[in-house]
Order: sequence, then structure tokens, then C-alpha cells
Amino acid sequence: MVVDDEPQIRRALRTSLEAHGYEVVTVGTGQEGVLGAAELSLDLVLLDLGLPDMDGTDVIRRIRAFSDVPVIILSVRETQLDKVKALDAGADDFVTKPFGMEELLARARAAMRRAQPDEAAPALLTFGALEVDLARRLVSTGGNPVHLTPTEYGLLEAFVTNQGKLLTHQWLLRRVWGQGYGTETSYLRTYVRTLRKKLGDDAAAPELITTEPGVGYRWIGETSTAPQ
Amino acid sequence: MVVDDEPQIRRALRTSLEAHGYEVVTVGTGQEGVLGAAELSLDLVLLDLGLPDMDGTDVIRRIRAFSDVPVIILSVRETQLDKVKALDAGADDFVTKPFGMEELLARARAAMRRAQPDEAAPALLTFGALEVDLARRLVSTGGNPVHLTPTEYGLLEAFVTNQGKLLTHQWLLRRVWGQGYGTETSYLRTYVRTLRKKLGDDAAAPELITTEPGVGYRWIGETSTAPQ
DNA sequence: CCAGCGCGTGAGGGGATCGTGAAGGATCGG
DNA sequence: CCGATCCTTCACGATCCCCTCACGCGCTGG
Repeated sequence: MVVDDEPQIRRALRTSLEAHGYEVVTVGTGQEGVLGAAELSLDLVLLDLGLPDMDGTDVIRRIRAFSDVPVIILSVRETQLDKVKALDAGADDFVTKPFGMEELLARARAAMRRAQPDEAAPALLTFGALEVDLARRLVSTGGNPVHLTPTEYGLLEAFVTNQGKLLTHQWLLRRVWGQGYGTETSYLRTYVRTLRKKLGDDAAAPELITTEPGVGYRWIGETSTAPQ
Repeated sequence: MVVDDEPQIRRALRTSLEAHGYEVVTVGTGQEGVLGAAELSLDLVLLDLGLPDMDGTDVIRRIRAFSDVPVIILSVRETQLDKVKALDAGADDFVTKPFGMEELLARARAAMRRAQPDEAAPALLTFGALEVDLARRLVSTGGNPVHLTPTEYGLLEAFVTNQGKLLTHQWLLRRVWGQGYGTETSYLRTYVRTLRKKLGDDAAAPELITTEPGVGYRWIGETSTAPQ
């Protein structure tokens, strides 16, 4: 899948890739890219960092929330900081425009060779009446949509992508709020509270999020057999 | 492992890598590099393509004959053909000198992160009906989850990761409570008691934790199903 | 036989942590 | 400029956990 907003680049990549025997899908926005990664069975994503609708590293992070598909970044930017941020967000490789087609193909082969047999983590998780669509960032209980703020959703994503694991206060704060945090347990209290309230869970008899006093929290929801 | 024939580059890489907490081995020839990859337990190889004794792509191929360790190429050459050959020989990434240290570190993190799934060992220990999942920090007997306080879990972890060994009072107190402790045997009495109670063990006829009078305690539980 | 010591058992207090409710700011769009 | 939304902060009971103390028992050596 090629994600780029410039039609002529999409066309050029499609031509070259198809000439080498690959099947190609092209999209023009980050949103479509995330959905494509969720719904299609991809072997590789070529992602332009300079998309108009959303930041490139955010696209990577959203894809990485549910998929391990290899992602190679295409970018005109050259600064080290961009590369570091993209790679740390979960990208596999970084190619600077203008690039040689042979090099891109070689890096693509290397990335796909490394990719293990498709682990096909479903982008739609179901816990009883609760549904979490990691690709669209949509949450619903019993069919009714649940509105979550960005922080609330970030916390929920951290939980459902680490089912069963004990997540310490520090780990959660760093993951949701950023590297500089780690001691603000009051944030967790408030946001876990609103999450439990919005998802219909009870702190006294939890079915989704349990409290591990003095340590952190744990997602105990069992994934129901998801309908296709 | 850094493989480069120029001593000043070896030194510079060693300094930067060690400053970021990595343990570094440096060698100066391709021959030593192949031997190092075979004999050492490496997390990453940084390989200069311009070695005097053998061609860089041959080094990669020989390493790939027996190892999947991530290999990042460092090279002054810029031609596409070199990159393509190195990547197709099995390299994971390619960085052109002069390179930024931050970018190299980010690519190194990305390469090692991808290699992670191999070592995802399910740290699940089983002792009869007792199950201890060290990764998820989850304990259960007969399928029923057992809730442990942080101190109780710390003590259990100290026991099951040192099966069969005689653990003295002082050793246990230092490990679970911290460096400043060593004489508070009453702590141990209380917590060993609650552990035995929660795990269904009997002090008079122990099957998990035995008391070594005057010295300490010992975990005698036998791992049921071999985890390998 | 008995005194002393270490260990197991049970219960309880003090303090840290958590859930709850609410309110003050920051940001954004209209 | 104003309203809405969201993030942050605070206070106050309730809960949980760590530590302490007292007591009884078994072992051991005198």
C-alpha cells in the first residue's frame, strides 16, 4: 500500500512496483492509510510523512496499535529528528526523496523478509458488549457509541493492547502522557474513573479494569469470539 | 558488536553506544566479525562495508548462514548498487557515513525492536495447580486467580526464580525490602505465612516453601510441565 | 525435665493509596 | 468575546496494605 498525497508519485510508485510483480493499492490520506492497514492484508506500507490530513508519526502509531506490518517512510525531510521520531514511532525504515527505485525495492525486500508470518491482530476487539475499533478509534457498548476524549482513548488503547498484563502507574503515565510523567497518579485515578463510568464498569466489582493497589491497573476483559 | 577497520571510528562508536547503556564489543576485520557473531550472544551488529580482509556482503552472507542477529551497515559508499547488494545479502538497514549518532541509535532501536518476537519467551512457571506468570505478573491456583500484594508478589518472585536454593533471611529481606534490611525476620514470618495461605500450602507439610530453621526458607516446588 | 529460642498464628493500628465528586484553567471554534 | 470541551488539581471518606505485638507450640540443649 502506497500512502502519498501527490498523484504523480502514487502513479510512479505503482508503475515501478507493479513492474516488479507486486500488487499495489494507493491512497492519498493518512486516514485512508490507517483504515487500509486495518482492513486489507498488506505485506508492506510505503508512507509519505508529509500528508495533509495528519502527522506522519501519528499514522505510524495508529497502525502500530493493531498491526505489525512493515512500514517504510518516504520523506523529503532530511533532519535527524524526523527520522528518529518516525523510527521510534514504529517505522521499519526511512528513505529520503528523491530516492533510487532500486534502493527502495531492496529496502522493501529486506523489510518484508524480516516480517514474520502474519500475526493478523484484529483491529476490532470485543469484550462482551464492549467493542473497540483500533483503526477508527471508535468505541461502543451494546451498539451505542461511546465518546472518549483523546486522553481517555489513549488510556483505553494502552489497556486493550496489553490484556492481562499488570500495567504500573509509571508505565501508563509514560505511555499516555509522555516521557516526562511518572508520578501523577491522580491523573490515573480520574481517567480510570471516567473510563469505568463510560464503559459501564464498577470499581468495586470490576469486569474490565482491576486495581492493583500500590502498583497499577490491569485489563481483565476477555476477548469474546469476534464475529467477522 | 562494531566491525570496522578504523580505530577512531571504533572508539567513537564505543563511546556513544556505552553512553546510552549498551555493552559494546569491537573488532577490526570481517573474519573476527563472523567469529564474533558465532560465538557471542549479540543483540546487534554494526558492520562497515569497506573492510580490508573481505567483502562486506560476504560478511553478511556468512553471518546469515547461522544467525538472524540484526545487522546495520555503515558505509562511505553511496551507490545504489552497494546498498541493494548489502540489503539483499541479508542486512537489515543501511546508514551512510558520515551519519548522525541520533539517527544511528534510532535505527538500532528499530532493528532490535523487530528482533524482539524471537525472545518473547512465555515466562509461565507451573508447580502442580499453581501457575506463576512472571510477564503478566499473574498468579493462579487451579485456574482461580490469586491476588497478591506487592510485597507478597516480590517474595514469591524471589522464591520461584531461585528454585531449590536455600535463601537466607538476610538475602530475602535485602531482595524484597531493600538494602537497608536484614534482621527483620518477623516480616518474613508474616509474609511467608500469607503466601502459604494464599497458595494453599501448609507449614507443617510443605509442598512449596520449606522452613530451614535458623537460616531461612527454600522453594521446593517442582516445575510440572517443562516450559521448553 | 525444663528453660530458651525460633517459628507459626491471629489480630489490630497507623498510614499510604484509591475512589469519588467537584471545581479551576487551558484551548479551540464560533 | 463567549461557550464548550477537555485537562488538571484538590479535598475527603473508604479501602487496602505494611508493620507490630502477643501468644502458643515444637525443637534443642543442658
